[in-house]
Amino acid sequence: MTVIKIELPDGSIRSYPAPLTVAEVAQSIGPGLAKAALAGKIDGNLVDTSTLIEKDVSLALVTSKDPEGVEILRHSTAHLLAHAVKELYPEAQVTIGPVIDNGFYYDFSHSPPFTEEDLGRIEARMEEIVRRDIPVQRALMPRDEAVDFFLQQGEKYKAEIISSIPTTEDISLYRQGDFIDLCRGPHVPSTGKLRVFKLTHVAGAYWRGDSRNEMLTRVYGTAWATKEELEAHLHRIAEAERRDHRRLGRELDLFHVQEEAPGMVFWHPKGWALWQEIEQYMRRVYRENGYQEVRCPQILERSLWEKSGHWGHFHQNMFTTTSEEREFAIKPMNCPGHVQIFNQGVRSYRELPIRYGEFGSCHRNEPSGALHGVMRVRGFTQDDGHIFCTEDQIQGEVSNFIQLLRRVYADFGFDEIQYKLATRPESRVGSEEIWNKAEAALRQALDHNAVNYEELPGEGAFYGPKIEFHLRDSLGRTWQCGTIQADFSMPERLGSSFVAADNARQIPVMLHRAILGSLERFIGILIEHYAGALPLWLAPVQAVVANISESQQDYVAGVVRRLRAEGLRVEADLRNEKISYKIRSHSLQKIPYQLVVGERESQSGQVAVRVRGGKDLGAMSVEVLVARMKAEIGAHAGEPLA
RNA sequence: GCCCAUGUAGCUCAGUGGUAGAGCACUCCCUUGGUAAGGGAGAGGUCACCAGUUCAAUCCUGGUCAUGGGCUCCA
Repeated sequence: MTVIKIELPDGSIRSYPAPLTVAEVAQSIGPGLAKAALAGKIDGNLVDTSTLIEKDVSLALVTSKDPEGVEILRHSTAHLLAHAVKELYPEAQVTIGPVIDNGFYYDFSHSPPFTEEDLGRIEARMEEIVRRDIPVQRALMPRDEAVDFFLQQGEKYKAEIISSIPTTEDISLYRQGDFIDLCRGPHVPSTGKLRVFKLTHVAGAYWRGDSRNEMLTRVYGTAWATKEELEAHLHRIAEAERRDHRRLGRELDLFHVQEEAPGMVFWHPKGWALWQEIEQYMRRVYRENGYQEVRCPQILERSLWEKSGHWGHFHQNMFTTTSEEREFAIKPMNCPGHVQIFNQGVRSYRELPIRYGEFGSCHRNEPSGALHGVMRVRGFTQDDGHIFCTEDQIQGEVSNFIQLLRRVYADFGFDEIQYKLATRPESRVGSEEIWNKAEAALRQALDHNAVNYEELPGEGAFYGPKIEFHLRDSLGRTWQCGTIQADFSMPERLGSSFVAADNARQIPVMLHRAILGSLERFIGILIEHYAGALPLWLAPVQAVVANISESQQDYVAGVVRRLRAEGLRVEADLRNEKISYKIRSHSLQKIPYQLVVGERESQSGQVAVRVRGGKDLGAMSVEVLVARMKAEIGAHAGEPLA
């Protein structure tokens, strides 16, 4: 018998007679730990508690307190789900069941597909299997044997997965009772460890994510270490629902959509006030950063889209129309239009860079299933700009753009940005030299701004690499809004050129760039980020002036007039209601400032100020109030509600 | 586009094979009230749309459209 040394995370080293299992080590440390251990980590690799240790190692025991432990819980719960389904529906076929953020899913092939109503029954069976506390055992099998094994079981999807693994490798299987699944593991030692879970919903999902394949039934679930964490998770879901821009858009009277215009938005006066505040802000950004605003036709002839390449790559997403035998398309992008403006007259290198900006209205015939509120629509408006420049100017332009984008996001209350560099895809145009140069320029611009970025190899556009900017909202979700892309293709296709210093004709590089992306979607993000309580500068109604009783009506009207004259968006509330009723209704509308006027204020020429959140600032003069509000607006101040 | 679910008053939702209800919102009246809902009365719906079954359909069946959750795609 040999003795081995095991180093624990606290640095202590214990000696044991070898071999022994991870579980036995846990037992030797304490029965509590033995019970809590879900897996082990040997020299940094996650393993089952049944794993034999035969030599000197460092070992950490993984429990549900570790993030990895929670992942194992979720993964094992996915297996538990599959186990329950196979018991209830032996004819169902299992496929894959990975861990996702906050939970897991498992895809099944079953006809008819499972519905939400089946979930209760499945969940009950899962709980029963937990009570049986069945050991979960790992076994190895040669690959070819494993393929035969699953084919015999009638599990063609499993067999297909294994078939894609090299023949030389052994396959690990996990058995709990009669249920056997292919899995890398590790898993909890027994089903009794799985306590806190809930099946949440079902959805369709294509086998291997390919829309040409069979549609499977995906069952989603969530699992946590403790009941409290599960409750907190469900609470977060409820919170996201409370902030849903579709609900708030209706409640705050910002916009609506209706059946006759799927994927198109009707902007109400308040929603349009918000929109205009953003558009005017972005117009100022254009103006102050060397962009010239332009406006192009909505509808252009097919021949132009063929030249630009859109017809080939995009035409199933384009709305078309005809007039007098000619075929036209409603623009899905703004770039070809901007090139037409660039192409008027003869350009000199002295003019470059030329920057065009547009609030470009685009239409794309998105699949009906992709539509979602104002986040994903068929008619949308981009803060779209195109910079025509030389190759040598790319880096400077990109660098300036990154800085500009950060300032803009900060003004809207987004301070955390993720940067991603998408590089050359398999199918592309342009020489290696140009790609090298373009990618290097983008990389240098990122480095120059000292930002960390993730590389997305092969995810660039066919015409050039791009940087994606993802912002993080108050619920921790990320959204890709901004982008800048280097394009070496379209200017040539559409015949753009400029006269260089040596009098030769050269083709400019085109940078496609957007900061907000789609105005519609950005507004949706803002609404959810702020839970509808928009910062003062964006709030559709910035203040409401409410009277206590009828005799202050004229005074209220005067205050409203004065505030409006200062450019503030203000409304009067002269309704025949008690002040508490009025305050409640404006609080629900998330109005930043409520100005209450009774006999005292009308006598002293003041207003009583109540700010959003319920704080009472007491009475002040209109002048003082205006100064305060203007300072707040100028600072773009605003905090997302917790 | 694909899978599943849903569609009843402006909103949130009950409900039934015999042509429909609640709360809030809305209108009018009373009340003139000091910081998150004062009281009363009233009006409001071809039960998404189109077929079918039935003596009779909002309810059952089929189809269409839209919306929601996903998949694929994507700003």
